[in-house]
Amino acid sequence: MNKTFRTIWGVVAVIPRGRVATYGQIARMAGLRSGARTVGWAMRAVPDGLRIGGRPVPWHRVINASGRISPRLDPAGETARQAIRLGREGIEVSPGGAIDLERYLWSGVAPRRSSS
DNA sequence: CGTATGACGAGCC
DNA sequence: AGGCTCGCCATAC
Repeated sequence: MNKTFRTIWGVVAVIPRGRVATYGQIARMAGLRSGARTVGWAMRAVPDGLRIGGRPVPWHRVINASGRISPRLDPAGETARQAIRLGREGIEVSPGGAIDLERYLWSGVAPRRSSS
């Protein structure tokens, strides 16, 4: 298991529910010089059911800088599933597959859960 | 060990 | 406003 991947997964695991982040954004936060593509690899390599910090890695919250779900070799299957998962969190995905970054892009600051 | 590939992104045209 | 090309980096062969 790669250290780079674990770092990436660690960042992704912090994306709050109902928010999205871009590959480039994750790459920068993970401290990678410019490996947006590497983040893609990391997402593809996420073991099913992997948990970090006690929580599953929300790979579906990672989209590209264009605000769209990245098409992959199997657009019909995985991408559609990702759209559904996002919608289930209250994130609106237009029929064309567009997501409003102004609205859902994660600021990068992990929200603190008020436990008082 | 060199080459090709890909869930990206910034620049150009 | 799209669409194309090139750069980055970790894998696959």
